[in-house]
Amino acid sequence: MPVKSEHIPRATIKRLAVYVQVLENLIREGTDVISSELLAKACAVNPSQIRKDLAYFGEFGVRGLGYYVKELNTSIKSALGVDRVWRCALVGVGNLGKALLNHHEFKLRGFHIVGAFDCDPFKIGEEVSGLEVVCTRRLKEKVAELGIEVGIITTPPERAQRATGHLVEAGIKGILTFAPTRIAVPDHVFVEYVDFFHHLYALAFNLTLIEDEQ
Amino acid sequence: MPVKSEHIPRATIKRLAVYVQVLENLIREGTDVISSELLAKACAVNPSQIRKDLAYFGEFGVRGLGYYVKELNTSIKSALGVDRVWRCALVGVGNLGKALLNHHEFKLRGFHIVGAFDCDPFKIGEEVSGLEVVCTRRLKEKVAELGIEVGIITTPPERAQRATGHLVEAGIKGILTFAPTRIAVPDHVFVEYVDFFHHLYALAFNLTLIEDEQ
DNA sequence: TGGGCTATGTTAAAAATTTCACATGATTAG
DNA sequence: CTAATCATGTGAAATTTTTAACATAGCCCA
Ligand SMILES: NC(=O)c1ccc[n+]([C@@H]2O[C@H](COP(=O)([O-])OP(=O)(O)OC[C@H]3O[C@@H](n4cnc5c(N)ncnc54)[C@H](O)[C@@H]3O)[C@@H](O)[C@H]2O)c1
Ligand SMILES: NC(=O)c1ccc[n+]([C@@H]2O[C@H](COP(=O)([O-])OP(=O)(O)OC[C@H]3O[C@@H](n4cnc5c(N)ncnc54)[C@H](O)[C@@H]3O)[C@@H](O)[C@H]2O)c1
Repeated sequence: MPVKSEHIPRATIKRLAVYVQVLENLIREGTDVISSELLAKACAVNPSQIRKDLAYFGEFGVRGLGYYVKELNTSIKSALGVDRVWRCALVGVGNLGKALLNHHEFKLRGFHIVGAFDCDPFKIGEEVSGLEVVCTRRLKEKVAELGIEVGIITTPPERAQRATGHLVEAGIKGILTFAPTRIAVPDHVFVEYVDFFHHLYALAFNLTLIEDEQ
Repeated sequence: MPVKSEHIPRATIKRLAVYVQVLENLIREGTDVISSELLAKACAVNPSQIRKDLAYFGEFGVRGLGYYVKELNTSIKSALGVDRVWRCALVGVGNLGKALLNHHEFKLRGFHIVGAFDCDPFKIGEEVSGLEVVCTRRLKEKVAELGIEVGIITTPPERAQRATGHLVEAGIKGILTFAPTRIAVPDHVFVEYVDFFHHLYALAFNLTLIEDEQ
């Protein structure tokens, strides 16, 4: 999927992920065609926004009709680069790490966790979801061997920077971290933070606002 | 904490949550005072951005010096409405639900999960992390009894809308959902979506971009 | 105690993003 | 085959958000 335009807003990428989510539900429901207006309603955005977002990548609709759901879904996934398998390493096999290793949806969506790493000698060698837990020291070797491109950090926050160091050292260019702390990386490495307290804080703020109004 | 200005950008709220995260690390490290420049560096934002974000709520700094870390943290948390306890109900006591119920950080951050609900007769009555799992049918009654204001959805996606219905019916005004599907709510209800595939998609897109460039 | 320094708070400019409006082209019904 | 209809794709307008610039006010040292 060639990118038509130069810079694509970060917000557009976030929305494309939402469109995929909704489109896959529509596929399950058996909907063949959808207009930007209806899709927009389902995603809680403006219809023009959808058309503009898609225009960054090409023309996917049929004038006077709308979009073929399956086709559009495939096109967006291709644009996002998720029409392939991404091999991932998980660092920190604790409560959350184990839950993620057992979560089948990763594989379903093309993110294959092919390496599990921990620094706790008691955990090394243990098998979780069919994967042997390996010592973090061997990360670099394994990343090369398994062709890993994405790192997932599930260590405690005070260890997140160290885990990051290992991943960067191993040549990883993309990191998803669940540790509630900012991590420092070189310019060429992308980091995405998952922190649901940010969402809870946003909720609290909105709830406080409407309470104060009354 | 009185809001000085009328509308506050959503992006500002997201950043305030990041500032809190970084400030709490600084407190732990024993830093007393920080400038917007250094805080900005730690949060990977522009210094003006921080000052502008704070200006929506008041004046918290000392000219020529910077911000007292503890004081600023308290002020931001107050502005966000997280200087109090929020009572929460969790709906869907499966793998993820149990992990969250056992995650102590919720209580630490003022979000107390005081009710756990499921519709599976085999789960009802079971005890998880000191909470008895209650039938979803009794949600309304329990929400009133326990003064619950926030709902957390951890059901499978195809059940998320039903769970939403119960929560809205019970008078809940804020929902955090982990189910990878959009849910429909009345205007007065706020929803926050936690979906780390959105983050993985964003990573995949960025990684694909730089690969294509080479 | 006063002057130099420094980083805030704020106003103004710049940039980015969203929304509008409509010409265009495909579909479908007559 | 033609006309009416409809929803896309897009350029321009409006809005929002970010960044820059600077005057102001408090600290610190002489
Ligand atoms: N448990 C949850 O529900 C949950 C939810 C959201 C976020 N989180 C966050 O996820 C992270 C993990 O949480 P958890 O509950 O699984 O903690 P945990 O203590 O159960 O697991 C942490 C694991 O990381 C390993 N580890 C520590 N340092 C390491 C290093 N340098 N290299 C490799 N492995 C290392 C530990 O040995 C341990 O196995 C924390 O930052 C937490 O805040 C957890
Ligand atoms: N497991 C993970 O690591 C993980 C990670 C991210 C997101 N998720 C998402 O979180 C959700 C839950 O995942 P899970 O792995 O815990 O699934 P699960 O099947 O283990 O748990 C779902 C629970 O919801 C209950 N439930 C179903 N319908 C209900 C209803 N109407 N009212 C109340 N309870 C109901 C079920 O009885 C079950 O206990 C899913 O949407 C999943 O996609 C899971």
